[in-house]
Amino acid sequence: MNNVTKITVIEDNEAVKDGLALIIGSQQRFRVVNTYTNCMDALKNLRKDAPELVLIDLELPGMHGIEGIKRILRERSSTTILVISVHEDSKLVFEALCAGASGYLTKDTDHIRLLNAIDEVLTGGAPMSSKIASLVVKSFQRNLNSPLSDRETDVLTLLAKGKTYHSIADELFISVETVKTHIRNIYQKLHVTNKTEALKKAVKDKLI
Amino acid sequence: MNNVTKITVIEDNEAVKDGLALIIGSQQRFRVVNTYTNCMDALKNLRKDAPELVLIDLELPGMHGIEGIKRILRERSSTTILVISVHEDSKLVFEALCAGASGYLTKDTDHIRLLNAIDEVLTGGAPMSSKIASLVVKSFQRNLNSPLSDRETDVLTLLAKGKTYHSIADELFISVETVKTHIRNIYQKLHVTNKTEALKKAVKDKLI
DNA sequence: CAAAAAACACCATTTTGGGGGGATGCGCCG
DNA sequence: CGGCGCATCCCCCCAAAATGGTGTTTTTTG
Repeated sequence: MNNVTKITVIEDNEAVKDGLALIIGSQQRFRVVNTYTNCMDALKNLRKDAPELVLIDLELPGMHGIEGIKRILRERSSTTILVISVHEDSKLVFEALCAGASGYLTKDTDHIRLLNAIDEVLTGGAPMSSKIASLVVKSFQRNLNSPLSDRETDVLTLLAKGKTYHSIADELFISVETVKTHIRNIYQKLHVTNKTEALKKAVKDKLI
Repeated sequence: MNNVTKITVIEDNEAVKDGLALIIGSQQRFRVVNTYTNCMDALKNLRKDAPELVLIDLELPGMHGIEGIKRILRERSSTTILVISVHEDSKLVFEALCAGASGYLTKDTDHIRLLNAIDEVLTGGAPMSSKIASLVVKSFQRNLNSPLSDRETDVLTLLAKGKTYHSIADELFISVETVKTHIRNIYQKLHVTNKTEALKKAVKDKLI
C-alpha cells in the first residue's frame, strides 16, 4: 500500500492556490496531484486525480464550493473534504458541513496548523478554526431565556416532530385537552396563531 | 482589572482532580479557586468561588455532570464550562453541549493541549478532542444514500417544519395536489403510513 | 423509454384552533 | 398569614382546515 496521500486543491486565487500546494507539497507524506481554480475542472478530472483529500475554497467562480462538495462526494464518496474559506458566517459553515465537509478552516490558518489539520482530518478528526468550532457548538445550545415552561417546551418539541395532539398526549401521559391548553398558551407566549408559525419561531429562537 | 482567570475543577477521582489543579495552577494567568468531587458542593460555593471557568467531569457521584452544567449556568450564566470526560459516545457529548458546555475534551488530553484548550475556550473558542469534533461534524451530515428524490426531500423537509400542505405548495411553487403525490411516494419509499412515522424515520436516517 | 415531477378530482376522516369553564399545587410578596 | 401569579392539568363544544387514500393524466428529463 502506498502511504502518500493524494490531495487536490480548489481555490480561485492563483497565489493562494499555489501557496497551499507548496505548503502541502513540502511534506513527503502528501502529494498534490492537481490544483484547480474552479469546481468544474476539478470534477472533470476527479476520477483521474483520485484524491483522498480535497482542499476547497467556497467562493469560487462558476459553481459554488458548496455545490462542488456535494458533487465531489456524489462521484467519490470516499473523498475527504476540507474547506478553507474567509467566511465565518454560520449559514455557509453549516451548509458546508451538511454538504459533507469534514473540517472547516479560515484562511488565516498558518502553515503548521494547516498541516496539522490535514493530518487530523485524514485520521477521522474534524479540524475547525476556533470561531468555526464555536459557531458549531453554539448551534446545539438552547435559548436559556425561553419564555416557555418546561412542559410547554416538551409539547412544542413533540409537535416539531410531527406528532398529533393525540400522540403527544399519549407520550406525556396527559389528556389531549391538556395538550391543547399547552399549545394555546404556547401560541400566546410566542405571539403566533398556528403550528407553522410557532415552529418557525421556535427553531429561530432555539427554544426546542 | 484582574487578568487572572478564576477556575474551579469538578472531578470525582481525587488523583485526577489534583493533577488537573496542579497543571492549571502552574500557570500565572490561571488560579484554581477550588476543587470538588461532586456537583452539589461546587454549586453551594458557586457564588463565593465566582469562577470564570468550570472544568467538569461528567460521571460524578450524586448529581450527574450534565445536570450540574445546567444548574451552574442557571446560577451564573456568564460561567464558561469545559467538559473533561472519558466518554466519547455521542449521546453524552450532545447532551453536554446542549446543556451549555463550550468545549469537550477526552481524558487522554495531554497537559499542553489542556492549557491550550482553556485559553481557547476563554477567548470564545470551542476546543474539542479530535473524535468529539468528528462526532459533532458528522451530526450535520445528511445521509448521502437517500432513497428520496430531491423534490421529495424538499417536501419532507418542509413537512418537518410543521408546514401545511398548502404552505409547502406555495413555497415550492407547486400545487397542493403535487405535494400530496410527493408525500404519498415518500410514505411508500420509507415504508411508513403517516407523517409521524415518516418524520421519525427521516430524522433517524438523516434524510433531511 | 422510464423515472421523476407535476397536476386534478373525490371523499371520508382527523386534526386543528378557538371559545368557554374549572381544579390543583407551589412559590413569592406584602 | 392570605392572596396572587404561574404552571399544570382536565373537560365540553364547534367549525374550518388539513389529511390520507384512492383514482388518472401530463410534462419533463436523463
